[in-house]
Amino acid sequence: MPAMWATLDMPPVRMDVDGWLGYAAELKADGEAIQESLGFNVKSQPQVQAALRSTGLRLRGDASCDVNALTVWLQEARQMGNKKRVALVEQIMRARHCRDAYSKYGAKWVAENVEDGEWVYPNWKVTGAETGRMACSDPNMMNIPKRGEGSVYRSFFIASPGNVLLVADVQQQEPRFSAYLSKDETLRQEIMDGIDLHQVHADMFGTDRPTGKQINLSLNYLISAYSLALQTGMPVEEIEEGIRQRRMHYPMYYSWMDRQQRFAEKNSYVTTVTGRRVWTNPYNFQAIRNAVNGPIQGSSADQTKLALRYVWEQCQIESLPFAVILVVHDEMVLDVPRKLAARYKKIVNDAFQETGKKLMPTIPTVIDFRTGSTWMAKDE
DNA sequence: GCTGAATGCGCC
DNA sequence: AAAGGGCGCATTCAGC
Repeated sequence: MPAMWATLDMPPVRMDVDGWLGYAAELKADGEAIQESLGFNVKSQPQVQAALRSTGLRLRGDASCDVNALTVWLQEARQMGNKKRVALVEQIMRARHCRDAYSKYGAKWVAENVEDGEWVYPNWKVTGAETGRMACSDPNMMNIPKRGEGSVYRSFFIASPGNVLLVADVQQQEPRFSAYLSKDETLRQEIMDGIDLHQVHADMFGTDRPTGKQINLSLNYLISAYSLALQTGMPVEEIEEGIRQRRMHYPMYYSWMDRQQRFAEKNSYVTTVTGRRVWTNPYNFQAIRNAVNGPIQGSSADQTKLALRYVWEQCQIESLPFAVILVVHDEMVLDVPRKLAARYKKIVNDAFQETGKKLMPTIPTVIDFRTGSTWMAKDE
């Protein structure tokens, strides 16, 4: 079937199929064992509702049973000392994680996506998202588990014989564009000083760092105070107070967000740092959020794609094979001969530095590099 | 038995 | 009262 999207030819990804299948089998066994002991289908919303009701929890017929809702009920049950409900919710979550990690990435994944015993050829789309982000399918290499159940899968994506995987991550790509676009001096200074933004939020909201991180990431997507309170377990008044503090802490960032929203209301689009338009649908109640997210996510995508082009061109100039095998928004993975790793590293770093200087001249770009035999590379 | 919507969840 | 931005994919469920 002809591609409907502009696609990008990238070299295939090598994988250790035996290791992958062994791990998948463990997850399958774990998931089935818990599922068996529970006696109902943890993926069925009505069945999960019924199980929770049997512990005395009152639920509406359309009550969501996703991980956010389960987390809230788990906290409540702990506070009430309802051990039965605590155990039930924990089992449901664990079984779901195991089942998902198997059903999405188990034997079926291998059968459908691996060629010649060890090669994967993902379908890369240059403009997969409205914001200009790339997308990937068949298989989607952008959402392979990284933490929790399923995280070990990453260790079965391996370098070609004699090669290493070179992993490059852009540090805080989206916050940097937020600072640049809004000209918020406080945010810019915090980034320049290498301050931990999640800890800043923890202090601002009077909570611990994990919660501060959750708050920071969520607020960047304009979550409501009500939802954030529900999700963090904090009182909504404290969240509202924290947001007031945040508005005062980053005044230019907030006024920029307001301006973006007004611009989108009037024009039905916003622009990224390259001037590229991201269209916003005024009839969608999310338009307000898209107006802010479009320039930030879109500008980050601009940088990554321009950097990717730079890498391709530089490889041509140096007569090196184009070695980028994965692009995950702010991350690039290259499969390179060990002896050429330093050269490729310089090319990738230059690519992001050059595009960073062009797209956000007042903000430095920092790239973290890792090298190793698998995608879970930790060293360097 | 098939199809599409709804639900849920992995990553950034 | 409640609504967290962008994707792709598996399972469940309702309707035919």
